[in-house]
Amino acid sequence: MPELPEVETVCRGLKPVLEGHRLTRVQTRRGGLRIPFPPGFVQHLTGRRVCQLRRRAKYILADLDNGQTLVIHLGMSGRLTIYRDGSAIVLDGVEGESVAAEGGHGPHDHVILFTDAPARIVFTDHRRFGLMTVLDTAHLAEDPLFEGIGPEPLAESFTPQSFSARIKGKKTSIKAALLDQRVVAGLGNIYVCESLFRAQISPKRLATSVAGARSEQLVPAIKQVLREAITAGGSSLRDYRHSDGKLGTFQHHFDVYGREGEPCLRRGCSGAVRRIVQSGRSSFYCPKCQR
DNA sequence: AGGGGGACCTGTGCGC
DNA sequence: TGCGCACAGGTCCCCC
Repeated sequence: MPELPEVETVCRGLKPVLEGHRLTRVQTRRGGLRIPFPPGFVQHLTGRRVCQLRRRAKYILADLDNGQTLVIHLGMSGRLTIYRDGSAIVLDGVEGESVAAEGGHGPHDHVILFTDAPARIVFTDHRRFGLMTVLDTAHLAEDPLFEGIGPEPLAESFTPQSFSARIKGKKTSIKAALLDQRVVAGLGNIYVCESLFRAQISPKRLATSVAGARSEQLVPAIKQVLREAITAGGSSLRDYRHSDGKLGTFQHHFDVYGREGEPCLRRGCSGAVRRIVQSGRSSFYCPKCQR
């Protein structure tokens, strides 16, 4: 799924049709996604104006004018398609070929938001690991969905010192620690692999051993990787906005993710990228230069 | 308490 | 062509 940079880009892409706009009609095509839609979901949203669109971790938050917030998570396969002015813009951030929602009528088109932009926004998610719900804005932080979620990695307060304090004593691998949303918010499998590569740290290393000196490498690497991906996402958004409604998707390039067996891209390193499985997920790394 | 493993879904690509 | 299996970017629950 979309990790932090993709969710950030989706959020930015949605702003023109959502922020400041009113939801004129809302349709659901099933009872829920990963979790059921709350009672009165459609009624809560209909007629409301979106005051602000923002992101927290991998969640998109649309604050409404009635003190509630529409919460959207794309899961692994969720995407949003904006239909406006006769064209379709797909927002998903997933590598590879992207296919438009079928106008809201496809078997995996689950929710449709009509706004006075005017635009139609279709939520498509064939695996249904995503979610959409409505929560009280003032109590978002205490909701089980957000309670315990860690710091935003791009916040200034996310520093080698604060990160070290959170992983100190952790006997788990640094890979697992970075995937744990309570340790740091928004990272997923790809950007964890990429950040560790950049910091030259093995995904197998014990988290506690990264506290201190190694986090001086890792924390800046995380910020750098995420910022570059957001920049790339932003430019791809611009690109397909200017195209004819044919959809684009982010053209990511990864240094290690998905490159099993290929040469390490670090200058002067003659290693090859290896894939291992850690807690059920693939880790890609160069055993020669990541220690 | 914290971590690993399975469950939740559907689709795709590969080897046989 | 068809079948079965492995795998996919996330999260949550259960059990140790």
